[in-house]
Amino acid sequence: MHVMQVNWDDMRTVLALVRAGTLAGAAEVLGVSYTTVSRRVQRAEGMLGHVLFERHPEGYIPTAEAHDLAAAAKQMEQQEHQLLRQLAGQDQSLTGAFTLTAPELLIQAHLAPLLLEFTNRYPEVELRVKATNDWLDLNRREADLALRISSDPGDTLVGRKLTTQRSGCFATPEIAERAAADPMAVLDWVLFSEQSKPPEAALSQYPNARVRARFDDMVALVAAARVGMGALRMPVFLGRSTPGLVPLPQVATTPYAPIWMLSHRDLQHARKVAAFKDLLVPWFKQYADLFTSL
Amino acid sequence: MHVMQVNWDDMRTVLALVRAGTLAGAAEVLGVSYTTVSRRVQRAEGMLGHVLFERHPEGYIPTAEAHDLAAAAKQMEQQEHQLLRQLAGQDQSLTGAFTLTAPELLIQAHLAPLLLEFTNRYPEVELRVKATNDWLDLNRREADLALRISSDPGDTLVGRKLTTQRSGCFATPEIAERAAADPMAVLDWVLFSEQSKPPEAALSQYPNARVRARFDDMVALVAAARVGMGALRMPVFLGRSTPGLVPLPQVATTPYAPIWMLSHRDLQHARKVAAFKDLLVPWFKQYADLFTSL
DNA sequence: TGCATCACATGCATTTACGCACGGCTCATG
DNA sequence: CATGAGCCGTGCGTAAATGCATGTGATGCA
Repeated sequence: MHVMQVNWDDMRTVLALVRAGTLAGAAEVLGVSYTTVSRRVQRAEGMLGHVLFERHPEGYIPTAEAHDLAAAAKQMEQQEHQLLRQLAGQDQSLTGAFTLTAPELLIQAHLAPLLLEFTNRYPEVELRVKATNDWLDLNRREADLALRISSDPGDTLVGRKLTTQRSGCFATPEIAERAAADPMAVLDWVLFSEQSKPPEAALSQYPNARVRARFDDMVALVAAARVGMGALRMPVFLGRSTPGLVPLPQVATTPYAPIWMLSHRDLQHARKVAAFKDLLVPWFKQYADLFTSL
Repeated sequence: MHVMQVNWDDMRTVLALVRAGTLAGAAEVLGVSYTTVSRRVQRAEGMLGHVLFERHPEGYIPTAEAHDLAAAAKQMEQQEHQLLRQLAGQDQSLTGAFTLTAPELLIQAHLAPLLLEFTNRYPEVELRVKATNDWLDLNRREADLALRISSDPGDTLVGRKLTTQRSGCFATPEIAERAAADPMAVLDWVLFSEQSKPPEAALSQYPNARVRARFDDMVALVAAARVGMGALRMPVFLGRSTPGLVPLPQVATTPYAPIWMLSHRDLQHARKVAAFKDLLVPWFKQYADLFTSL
């Protein structure tokens, strides 16, 4: 009746569907059409002789069997990721893909020349940059090396602190001058979404703060500050390198999360990773003051 | 976010090829043509950017990368097998496939009526019998339940000893009578390939033994004995149930490997497995003397 | 030295899997 | 009650994967 043999890629498909909940979602992840996901699931069910999902208008609901299958597939996925890391980690060539992830504003402010230098020095390496604040999964090898602004880089990855950081408060010269002239006047602010109010270091000097807007994106926040919507707090490296913004007078810097350079243990000795590290470390040592003082 | 991905079935194919050494061998295992194996390997090499095999006239020689890949695929395979056992182990239905493996002569001699009883009692179960002396891999679910004649059933499987056994010496009535009439006359023997000489219990009574032939197959051996090629040693259950053979007079029985009923731990509580066990155990209890005395 | 065998590559026909377009269904919204 | 957005099933044409047949080189044997 049932030849108990499962197609491994069907297992991977079932895992994606259990995770996503809908055919379209799983298809997106897998890079195929949802029609294909549907048919692979049907085939898997036929092979196993078990119903794996309840079809509902809201989506596919996994049965207990599907959860078992997904658990196995998850382990298989781990094996795949480990293998890919292992192969990349043993790669001592200076050719082929190398993927870096870093916050986009860090790249914009300072990293771009370093990237240029890297590509000049190693023209055979195909550099891929993922500029995002999202923490990509280095276990899945979504990147080979990550630069992260964080006080807690976790303990699953290996790396080092490239520099500590401090933050300052910045605004357009007009706003800065007005505030300096009359510290008790109303001072407009734009905040990053997490912050509830302007920093104490600024409030003590300019107590009449008015929050004009909150942004969930740093690029947009900076743009708002540059058109004079208000003052803002940001790491000093950003403030110093943003044209049209100056430090608020009489406001001291405050601590900020440091910058970490991280890679997976399996990849730390891969030649391309090491080569990029060898470029990063001296640069941050030389220009540390860009990140720590106004 | 897209990462470098490998087709999982290509990984399975590489594993098969590492194991088999040749395209044709791997294809045989996978149930595809060797052309397909060749192309899947090429695709995997393209995906990974590594050469996985050295093509030689004698076959495919795996590189270090291929061994890494095979190791990962082996783990994945383990997950698959565990899943299949798990799903089967949870199956509390009395429908669908149930696979039994047992020595063919045990089935021929006694088990056949039990199989009939089982299919009568559970007509929805599709019984599959693998009659072989080979030890099928119950981890891979090549069978759900195994009957094995062995003094060392191993410790990876769970089960119980159904009965102890003793062996006796048998021959055609003509040979048996001639031997009884003149114990010092030459007595012909046919041996199972492992045995170097007839059993001591027989030699002490009939010292003039002549080995006529050795066989690597029990069925063939019995056939030879039945046409009078010589006496032979075999478990008493076989001797008693083989028409045309009688015990050699004045030869005592000797110990023989017991019969074990074994299943994988994951399957021991599956309903179909339990149902078959419930048939086996009382039967062997009732007819134990068939296996222990002449 | 033929001749058979084994292992693999290549070209071609066929089967299989896939993506796309269409339609049905449900649910939230105006 | 109409409408649009999700989400899924089905049919159809196309693209990819597969199997089969054929050819090549290496090896073993009479």
